[in-house]
This record gives sequence, structure tokens and C-alpha cells, in this order.
Amino acid sequence: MSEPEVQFAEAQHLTGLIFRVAERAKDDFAVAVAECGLSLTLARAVLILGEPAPMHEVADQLACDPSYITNLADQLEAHGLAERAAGTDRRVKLLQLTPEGLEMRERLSAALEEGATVTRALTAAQRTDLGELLQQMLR
Amino acid sequence: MSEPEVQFAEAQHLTGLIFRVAERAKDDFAVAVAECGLSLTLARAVLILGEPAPMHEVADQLACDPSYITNLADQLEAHGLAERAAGTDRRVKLLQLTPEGLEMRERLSAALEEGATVTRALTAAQRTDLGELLQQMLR
DNA sequence: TATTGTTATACTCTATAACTATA
DNA sequence: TATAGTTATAGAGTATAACAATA
Repeated sequence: MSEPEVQFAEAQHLTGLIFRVAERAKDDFAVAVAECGLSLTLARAVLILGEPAPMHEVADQLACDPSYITNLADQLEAHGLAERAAGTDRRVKLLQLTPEGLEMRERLSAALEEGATVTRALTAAQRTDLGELLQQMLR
Repeated sequence: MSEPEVQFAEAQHLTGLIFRVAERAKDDFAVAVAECGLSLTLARAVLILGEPAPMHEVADQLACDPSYITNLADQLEAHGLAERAAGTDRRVKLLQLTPEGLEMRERLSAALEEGATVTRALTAAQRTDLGELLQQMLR
């Protein structure tokens, strides 16, 4: 195969396609998130906090160091989106969304569902197929 | 719908699934890239440089500021993977892979194709279907 | 006057290590 | 002795603005 053909073939490879689709979806979501005045990580934290959770659990779910959650929690509080609350164990602090935080979570959730221009290119049946394939990949 | 059901439904939504699959693929690729001693961005640059390219074109393809390419080019040269070369226009500097760079590109390319554990969960037919759906999303 | 690349600088994101309080 | 969270600090990654050379 000549070089251009190799490149073309590579461009078709699944992993590259997944990356490109994900990047586009992320860009779309980032626009919505920026309109809300949040960073991507902050938005992820808000989405995670459907229910109050210990800070170390948030760290687990975001796959980041627990020390960084202090920073994120400070930012969430500064935005008025979440508060620290006492847990049963006095070492633990729960992070819980304020009413504003819950409202923000709704907005972000809607943006995540509807905002991705990529999924609009598919029919309902195709979306179903895609969803099944993706779920199988995560098993 | 009660809260846990809502969360479950959200977890199924396409955009979220795409993000999770992409994150897993990226983690897989990052492992291979780290074994090569490169950062993800550096690896992307190597993959882009199948042929010598002006630095500003690399910036376009990486979707980053042109000034940052100076930094990346310095790093690539420090790794012995690429060199700056003169272009026809004397303002332009071409970035081209060294033999080591080309070899690295092969390794990365192979890692990208084979390394993603996510795609292994699919049959050949399913991979074909997925590829077609993804391509349609990028059109 | 516009374009290419470079420099200096600064900002954001995130991790590491040492620390405190609690278990 | 182990766990939760905090603090201080440092590093990577990247952008902005001003600049030099060339077109």
C-alpha cells in the first residue's frame, strides 16, 4: 500500500473514529458547559452529585487524586453549587448540591443528552444500535 | 421516575456512552504511549507527521495555538524523533520525522489499532457496523 | 500589510508529600 | 495504625501578546 492509502486506512480504524466522535461530542458539551461558566471537570462533578457523596468517592468517580477534590469543592462552593456537610463518620465530609446546583445539574444533563450534534446524524434505530454496541464494549 | 432510575437512564444515553468508551480507549492508548516515553500530544504529533508538514499545519491538525508547536517541535527534536527542515517559502519550517521518528510512528500506529481493549469485545461484523455508524456521525 | 515561527510569560489543571483530625 | 480531608508546592500542558523575518 502506498503511503496515502495507509493513512486513509488508518483514518478508518475504529479507535481513531471513536476518538474523533468523542472529541466532537466533548467540544459540543464544552460549549454548553462554558455557557454555564464552568470547567469540564466542575461540570462532571455536578453531574456526579445526583446525591450527596463523600469527597473521596467523588475523587474515585472522577479518577483524580483526593487532594484535588478540596480544590473542586472550594470552586463548587464559590459558585454556590454545592456545600460541604457532615457525614456520620466525623472524618467524612459529604458534598451535596444546593438548589442552584441541582438546577445546574438539570441544565448540564439536558445539554449532554441533546447537545451532541454527532448523534443527530443518526436515525432512532441507528442510535439504538450504536447504544447496544457501545454498551457491549463497556462490559 | 425515581432518582436512581433517572441516573440509570442517563448512563445509557449515547453521549455518555461515547465518552466512556473513548475514555477507556484513550487510557489504553496512553499506556502504550507512556511505554514509549511520550506524552499524548507528542504521540499525536508523531502520528500526524506521516509526511513532513509546516509547523502551522501541525498546529491546525492538533487544534492548538501555533506558538505551542515551537515547544512540541523542541521536544520532538530532544527525543530525536523529528527535525526542522527548510520549506520553499523561507518563513516556513517543515517538521519531519527522523528514521527513529518513523519507527516510533509505526509502533504508535500499531498500538492504536490493536491496543484498544474496547474493540475486542465486538465481533468482526459488529466492528464493521460500528465503523459505519461512527463515520456517518462525522459527516 | 499579512504570515510564519519564536520568545517570554502566565494561567489552568492536576499530582505529590506532609499534615491534622478522627477512627 | 489506617482513613478523610487539607495545605503548600510543583509540574505539565497550553494560551496570549509582542516580536523578528519573510512574503
